[in-house]
Amino acid sequence: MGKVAERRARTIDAIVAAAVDVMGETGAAGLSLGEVARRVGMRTPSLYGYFASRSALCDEIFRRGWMSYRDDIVAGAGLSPDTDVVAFLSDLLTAAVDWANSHRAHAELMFWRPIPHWQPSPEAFEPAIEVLADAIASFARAKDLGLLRHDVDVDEVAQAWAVLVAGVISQQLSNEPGVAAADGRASRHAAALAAMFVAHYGRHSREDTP
Amino acid sequence: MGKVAERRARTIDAIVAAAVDVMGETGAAGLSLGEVARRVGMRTPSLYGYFASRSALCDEIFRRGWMSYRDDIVAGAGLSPDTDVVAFLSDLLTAAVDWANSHRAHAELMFWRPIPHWQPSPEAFEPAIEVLADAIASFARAKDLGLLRHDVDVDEVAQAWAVLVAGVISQQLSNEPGVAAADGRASRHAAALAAMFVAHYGRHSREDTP
DNA sequence: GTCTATATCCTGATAGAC
DNA sequence: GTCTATCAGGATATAGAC
Repeated sequence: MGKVAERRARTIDAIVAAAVDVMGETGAAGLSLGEVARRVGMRTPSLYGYFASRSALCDEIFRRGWMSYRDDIVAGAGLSPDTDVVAFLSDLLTAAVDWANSHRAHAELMFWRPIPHWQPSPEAFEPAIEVLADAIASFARAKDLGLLRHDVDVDEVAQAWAVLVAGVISQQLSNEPGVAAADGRASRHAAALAAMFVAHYGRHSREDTP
Repeated sequence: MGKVAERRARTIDAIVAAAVDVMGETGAAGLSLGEVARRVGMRTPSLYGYFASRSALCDEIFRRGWMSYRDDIVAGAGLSPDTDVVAFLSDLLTAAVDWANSHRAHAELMFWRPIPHWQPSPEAFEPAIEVLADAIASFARAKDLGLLRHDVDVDEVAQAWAVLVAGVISQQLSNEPGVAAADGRASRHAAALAAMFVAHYGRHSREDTP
């Protein structure tokens, strides 16, 4: 990458960072290009040299959000035949809530639809699809390892899991922000949901009569 | 109620209805008082005779949303000792998604936080608290009827249920709207989630060893 | 009780000079 | 590559006439 391209990439990063800050403070719909420009030391029109429109900026934040979520949450998930599935999923859920708390702007765009007349473009959607595919693959591996019922439909399992994630993150974002998920109440909450999930889809379920 | 008060109440209803329409078309954050005034045949300043501010209008929609949700979803729920709990909860979940679909504006305000610098006032919150209390009471009754595990904490059960509701509604609202929940896919979805819920909290759970 | 008029400020976006 | 200048319009809210 040449020097100009590098400098350009840094500027783009700065713009995105400022936009994320504004969204974090006011809610995603409170994004204003004027405020973003002010924070990066530009005038509003200069932003258009880096982003075609306000929507394109939202697209980029959405895209980076899913990439960050994948790297921070999904990637570290290692399964082995003697994984404690309840503890594993409980930790995953807690991590997701913590992530949403510290990436409020991204999370709003990813799990809600807060901006009038904006929806993610197909290109911006790609990392999101990747995350879903990863989740399905993980559940399939868990099934192969004997951690899940032998007769489950992994697509159904992944969808149920997605509902749980969307539910806890939505509740977190719509309640006072910044309240850590790692305190006692939230941890027990996550553990209960994980236990519920495993009661139905886990190997020891009563439907599992070999 | 006197004639003037009646007329006033009708006008308020018309304003709220117009605001709900606008929000439904553009997303809750797209609410504009000018557009509302146009639709009810007023000028913008006249609205201030009925609502102190844009936020007050949001408050009222939020409040009416929870009241409508209570009347449409929670109220009809009759439990008897031989209720099929999975079917019961599956229907409840499907009804909640249908309700959110046909009350998009209310649902966005209730389950998300889409409007910059607005959060529901304590007074607007009252019906929401009522719904939660009703849910807890219902789960307590279900427990007494022997439909749930004898050792469950009803508060935990209600919270887990709230996560499921928030999850399915969030997913519905952030996907293309208007897609009915009653089609085959969504129904199976709801049934799977209800089965999961009952696997853990229902009477026949494996933890339930009298 | 509703209006006109206005205050004040912001928005996203474009054209073209430097 | 960033700026000034500007467009064309929007927003919420208030004051005061009718």
